Amino acid sequence: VPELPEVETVRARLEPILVGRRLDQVEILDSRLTRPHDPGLVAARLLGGRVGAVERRGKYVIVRFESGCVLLIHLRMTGSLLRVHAGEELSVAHARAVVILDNGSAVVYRDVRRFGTWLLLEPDEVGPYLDARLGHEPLERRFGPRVLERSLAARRAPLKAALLDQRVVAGLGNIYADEALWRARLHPLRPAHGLDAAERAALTRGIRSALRTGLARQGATLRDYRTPDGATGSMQSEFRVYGRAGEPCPRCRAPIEKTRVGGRGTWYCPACQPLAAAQAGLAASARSS
DNA sequence: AGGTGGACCCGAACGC
DNA sequence: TGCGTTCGGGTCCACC
Repeated sequence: VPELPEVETVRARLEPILVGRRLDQVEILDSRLTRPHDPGLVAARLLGGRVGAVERRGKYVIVRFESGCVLLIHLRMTGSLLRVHAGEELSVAHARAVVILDNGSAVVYRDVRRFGTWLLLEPDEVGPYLDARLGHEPLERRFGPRVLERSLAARRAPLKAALLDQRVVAGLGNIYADEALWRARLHPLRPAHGLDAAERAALTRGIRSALRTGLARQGATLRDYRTPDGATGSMQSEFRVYGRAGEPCPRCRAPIEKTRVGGRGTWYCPACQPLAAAQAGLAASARSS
C-alpha cells in the first residue's frame, strides 16, 4: 500500500529516469486508468512531451512536462511504476500502461487491482485540484500542533479516521496512521477534537517519526509495492503495531490488539495507548511528573 | 456539514 | 483437491 514514504521513494527513483526525456510511445492498456477520459486521447496528448520535473504531493506523483501539462499519477492500492531498460522484456503481468522514452528505456505502469489513476491536467488546474483534496505535507515545517489543532477541532470522528482524511495529513494511510498513533501513545478511537496541546505535539512527532522511518527504509513491501528498479522496501520489519495482533508491544510487552476503525483494520497497544479518560489522565500526570 | 458505509477491484487466505 | 467466501485498503459518492 503506497503511502507517503512509498510514493516519495517512487518519485525519487523515477526522477532521474524521466527528467529530460521525451515520450516516444505511449500505450494505455486499461481504460479504467484515465476514466472518464478516453485513453487514446490521453495517450495522444502525452506523446512527444518532454518531462521537466517529477514531484510529489500527498500520495500523488506529479509529472510536469515542459509544455506545462501535468500528469497526476495515483497508485492507490497496488499500482507501481517499473523501469525497463532498452532491449529488456517489456511484458509485465498486470501492465496497464507502457511509456517508451527517447533513450529506448521504458516505464511500465502495473496495477493488479486497477484502482490507480492517471489524470492529465492543464497547468492552471493542478493547484486547485490538489488543494481541494490535500492538507499540509506532514514533513514540511508549516505542519505541526497548531495545524492539527485547527484541522481536528470540529471533528467528532475517531482520531484515526480523521488522520486518514488527506485534508488533515496529506499522505498518511492505514499503516503509518497506526504506527504514528503508537508512537504518540494515543488510542485510535480517541475523539479527534479531544486532544490537549501536549497530545497534539506528541502526535506531530509520532507522524513525522513514523514517516521518516518509512522513508529511510524505502517504504514497506507487504505484497505489491516495488521501487521502479524492482526493489522491495524494508519498513515492514520496523512495524511496531501494524499487523502484529497478539505480539508483545515493543514498549511495554502487552499484547497488541486489533480492531476496526472507520472500516479499516487497526492495530494498537491497549496498555500504552489508553482510551478511557481516567487512564489518559493518569498517563498525562505520569508524563509531567 | 460532518460522519458513515458501500462501491470499485482481484489475488490470497480461509472454510468446508 | 476444489470450490465458494471473506478480506483488504484509497478515494469517491450517496445518504443520513
